[in-house]
Order: sequence, then C-alpha cells, then structure tokens
Amino acid sequence: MKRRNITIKDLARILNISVSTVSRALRDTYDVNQETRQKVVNLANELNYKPNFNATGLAKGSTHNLGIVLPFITNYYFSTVITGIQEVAYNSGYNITLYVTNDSHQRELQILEDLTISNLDGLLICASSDSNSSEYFENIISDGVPIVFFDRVIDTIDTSKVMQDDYNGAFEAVEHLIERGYTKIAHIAGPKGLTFTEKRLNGYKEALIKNNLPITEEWIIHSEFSQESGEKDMDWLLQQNNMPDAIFAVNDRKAIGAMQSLKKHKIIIGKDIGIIGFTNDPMSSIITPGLTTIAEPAYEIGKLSCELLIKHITKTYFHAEEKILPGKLIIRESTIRS
Amino acid sequence: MKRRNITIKDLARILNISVSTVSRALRDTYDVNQETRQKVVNLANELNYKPNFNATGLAKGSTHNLGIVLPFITNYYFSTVITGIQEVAYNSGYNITLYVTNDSHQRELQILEDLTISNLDGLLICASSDSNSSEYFENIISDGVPIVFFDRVIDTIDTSKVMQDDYNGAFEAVEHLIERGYTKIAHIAGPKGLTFTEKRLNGYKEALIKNNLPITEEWIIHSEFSQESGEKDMDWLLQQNNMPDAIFAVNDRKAIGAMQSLKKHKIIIGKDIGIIGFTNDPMSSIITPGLTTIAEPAYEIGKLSCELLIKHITKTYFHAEEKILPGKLIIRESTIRS
DNA sequence: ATGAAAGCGCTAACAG
DNA sequence: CTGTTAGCGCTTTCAT
Repeated sequence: MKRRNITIKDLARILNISVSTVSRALRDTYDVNQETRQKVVNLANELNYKPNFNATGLAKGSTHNLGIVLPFITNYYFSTVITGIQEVAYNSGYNITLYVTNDSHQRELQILEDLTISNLDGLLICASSDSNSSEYFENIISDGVPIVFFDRVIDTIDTSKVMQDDYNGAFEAVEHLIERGYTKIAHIAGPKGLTFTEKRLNGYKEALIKNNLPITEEWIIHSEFSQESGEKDMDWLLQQNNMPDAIFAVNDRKAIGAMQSLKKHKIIIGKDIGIIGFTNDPMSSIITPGLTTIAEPAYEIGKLSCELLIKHITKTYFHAEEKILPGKLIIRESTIRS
Repeated sequence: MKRRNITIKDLARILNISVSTVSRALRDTYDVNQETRQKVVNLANELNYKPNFNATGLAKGSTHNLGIVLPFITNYYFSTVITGIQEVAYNSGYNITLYVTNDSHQRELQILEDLTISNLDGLLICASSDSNSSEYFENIISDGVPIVFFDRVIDTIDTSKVMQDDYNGAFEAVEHLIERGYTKIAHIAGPKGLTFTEKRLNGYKEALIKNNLPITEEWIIHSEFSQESGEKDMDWLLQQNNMPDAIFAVNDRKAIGAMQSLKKHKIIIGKDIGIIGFTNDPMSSIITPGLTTIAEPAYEIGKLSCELLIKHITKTYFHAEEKILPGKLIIRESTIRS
C-alpha cells in the first residue's frame, strides 16, 4: 500500500549530486558531463526508476496522453484504426485515452466540454454523424492542443485530416458493377451531411454519368449506418415499381443488411441483384455469397493519423496535411451475374 | 498557442479568498460555508474552470486513469468489453488508457515494465495466452495499484476477477448437441494453460460423462483462437478414420473456421455435422447456416469489471470478488439435423 | 558542468 | 469556517 516510487531526489541523494543534474542527465541535455550522465542512467536502470508523468506534465505543461474521440469501437473499421493508432502511440511513448460518443453529438459535446485539455497533448477525432461541435474543435485547437481528424472529418476546420479515398472508391465500385453488366444501380447511402457520405455519393453519380447511365433520385437512399437500416432500405427498394438491378452500399454493414433482405425475399444475390459494399469487414468474406467490396486501409489510417498528430505536437511549425489513402476493390460472389 | 487555463489561484484572486478555500469549495468538503461554496462554484462554471489532473494527481498521489491491458481490440468480444468499461469509467470521471498486447507475453511484459504506475489508479487486465507475468501483477498490486482481471484471469493471484460462466456454458453447449441427437462430439479447444480454455474443456467432458458418452482424446484439439486454426483443426478431423458428427468450438471464430472447412469439403452443416460456438459474435448470425452458440455477456463483463476496480480504488477495505456471469444458448441452424 | 531555488496547480495538515 | 504553509516530482532559470 505504500506506493512509494523512486524519484530523482533518491537518485540525487545516492549519487551525492543535485536533482537538477539528475534531471538533466536523464533527459540527456547538452550540458551534462557524459560521465555523470552514465552514472545516473545506470543507477536509474538499476533501481528501476520511472518518471512520474504527473510531475513532468505539471512542470512542462504537457502530458504524454493522446485522446481519441470516435463514435464506436465495436466494429471492424474503428477497432482496426485504434489498433493502428495504439501501435504508433506506444512506440513513441504516448498513451492513448479513449472517448466513445455512441455517434451522438450530445455525448460528443459533453465529452469535449469535460475534456480537461491540460491532460492531453493532442486529440484524434472521428466526428459523430450529426456533429455540431465545430466551435469546440476550434477552441481546442486555439488553446494549443492539436487535433487530427480521421474518416469523418470536419471540412471547415484547418488541421490535418486522414481519410480513405471515398470518391474514387465509390467510383470504382460503381464502375465494377457497370462492367459486370448491371445498369440500374441504386445507392444505399449514409446519413446526409457527412463529408464522406457525400464523397461516396459523388463517386457513385460520376461513375453513372461517365457511363451514360441516368441518375435516378429514388434510388438514392439516405439512412443510418447500421445493418438494420440497410435491410429496411432494401425492403423499401424492392417494393418500388422501378426496381434496381444492383446496389452500391455506403458500407459493408448496410450491404449485409441489404443482403439479408434479398435473401428474405428469395432474390438471388449476384444473378438477380448485384451488390457491393465498402470497408472489407471480415464479415464480407464470411457471408454467403461473399460480398464484393472496397477495402479501406483502416490500420494505415490509424497509424498515419497518429504520426501526424505527434508531428503537430512536437514540431512547432508543422503545417496541416490532408492525406487520402487509396482503397482496393475486392471481388467476391455478390457481383457475379451468372 | 498559450494554453493558459484558469486555475484555482485565479478564482481565489477574483473572489478575494484563499486558494485552499477554493479548493475545498470545489471538492465540497464538509467544512465550507455553503455561501462561499456557491460563489466559487458559480465562478468556476462561468469561467469554465477545469482542474488540472496532473496537479491533482501529483498532490493526491492519484490520477483518474485506469489502464486496460488486453490481447486485441479488433473483435466483437473485446471491443464490447471495452465499451462496457468505457461506459462506467466515463460516468465515474475516470479516463481509460489502452494497452494492446497482441496476445504476446513479451509485449505484455514490456508494457507492464514500462507502465508508469504513478499514472494509473488501477488496471483491468485480460492476460495474454501464454502470459507469464504473474510476478509483475503481484508487484503492481503490492505497490498499491489494484488490478481486476476479466475473461482470461490468473488463478494464482488474489484479486477481483470477472468472467463468463465458461464451465456451464460449455456444458450447456454440449448437452444441446446431445439433445439434438449428436453423439460423436469433438472439441476444438483453445491453447492449453488458459483457465477459461480448461473450464470449457471440463464442461465439455462433464457433459459427455453425464450422458454416458465416451471421451475420445483425438477429438480434443488445442490450438490458437483464430479462424484459420479452426479451419485447420476441422480439416484434420475430417481426415481421421473416426470422424465426429458434431463440434463444440471454444469460440465463434474457430467455429466459423470449422464451418468454412466443412463447406469446402461439401459436408452439410447441421445434417452431417453439427456445430456450436461460444461468444455470439454478430458473425454467427450472418454466416450461413446461422451458428448456434453460447452468448457471452461481454458488455456486462466490461461494466462489472470496471465497477469492481473503482471499488478497489475508492474503498480502503474492499475484498476481492469473483464474479461469474451466465451465458445464454442461442440456437440457430448449425445444430439442426434434419 | 553543476547546484540552488522557484514554480507548475493542487491538496492537506495546522492554526486560528 | 478560512487562511498559511509546505510539499507532491520534475523542469528551468540563474548563478557559480
């Protein structure tokens, strides 16, 4: 119950030098005698000295904590992004602390309000669907805490952003459907107002236009990201007079929902209606038939976001960068017509 | 870039009282005048005062940080546990920081060594498969930092533990197979040496014994937790002379791997070989046929673990508790014989 | 190259 | 009920 850790004071006392020298030695500043430095470092190792982050943080005005704010962690994409972040954070000596918004902007706001910025060196953020926290983000940044956005970025804020190539991914997805001979392509989209939803929608539209296919507004459905939404959307589409022969879903979960609907209605996936998703969730290789999809580089997005954030923290003049990582078409059975 | 936050000093100066009074007012200790308290609290709100955790931590020798150490976060079970933890941590004013071991005991050790305990009020741990960090865990606890284990617990350590009911879940799973008329039941188990693997194995064996079925040692296969392992194990079983007619897999991922193998070999799941998993990963409802499984209360395990940990932190004398949460049989098509 | 001393923001005796 | 003071462990002038 003592919880008494070794401090630089202890080291100083034992070596008969001052704490400031110990401090300098440990941080390897320019003005320490290499000999004393060695002695200090050796003793520190021997005694298993660990710096107290609270003290360092208090003195230097910086912790070694990065915050992550995101809607969920219980899905393939987000948990993989976090793993990527964790990897580089860990290797650079940063801790990460997690804030889950449940995709609610109220919760997001609350978290941001409660956020004791004095605890954080920087923030990685994937905004909630209906985020209206721009002002907070701005404040945080102007308070000197850098933010890097990933996936669901806020356009109006000038800071680094990392995303998959939503536009081209969508474009490629739809062109794949067209190549396979589908011509009546619907889009089960995400909620309105989200940048990446828009980008995927634009990619979809442009691919149609480029291939001289009409854009049919009833075939563009906006709803939540869940599997249930995908299922409902498909149910609805199947009741229309003018039925599509293929679906481009904004993500795999919705594509899978749509597939469930199709199965329920005994419609043969691929042959009757082709379907393509976005993410490459492991589920897409497990469902039958396999779901063709655009693979997102989730792990790399996590790593890159964190690398950028650390640069923002450590370099005084590091300019905001926007990184767009390419996706990759993964062809499975859901887009086979025959 | 200033990053100058309001401090209690500011509040004190403005209100013309001492910092200690402000401090007391903010913490609502017993001996403050309600009137002054109100004034302080009002001003604090107005000025959007946020306490500096580093300072509090330094002064009190406690942070508001909980560490989570676990093998992975990229699967349903773990990400759901974390969500549960996050929920109660957030509501109790604790932050969580994440350490991912990749299920490697080296990494686990390294994390534990690097862990600046001065940063953490407590630790939630799910040990790596081949963990040999007992000594470290003991040290951490005797340094005054409480640990709660979940899922993969270390038996020899005396502290609170939270797990699903592995034994009874396995027992129920196997009895379900027997009820459905399967008699030659194999067990695709997890790695040896893990408590919960043993418990599920025991549940399996006892169910066989209770139903007067022989225990066939070749039908008990130990391997990693991955889908690939499940597939390989099934491949192997299918080559034996003495083939089982049902499989109890230690988790859904392995069950799904086994199903892939079965499909590859054109064996009809349910009819030819029944299969049951453990977890209730959403994948099990998406794969065809649906996978019968034992649902684990992952979210509750997360919540409960965190609640216990907070009790250990806040109550001086809180005795270690072991909680076992029941699972639930979810019947799908993979155990339908006809 | 090293030491003394002040201070980061907060808490906790101790006096009154 | 409130103020004074010392101190948590570390960094950082400023001297020497």
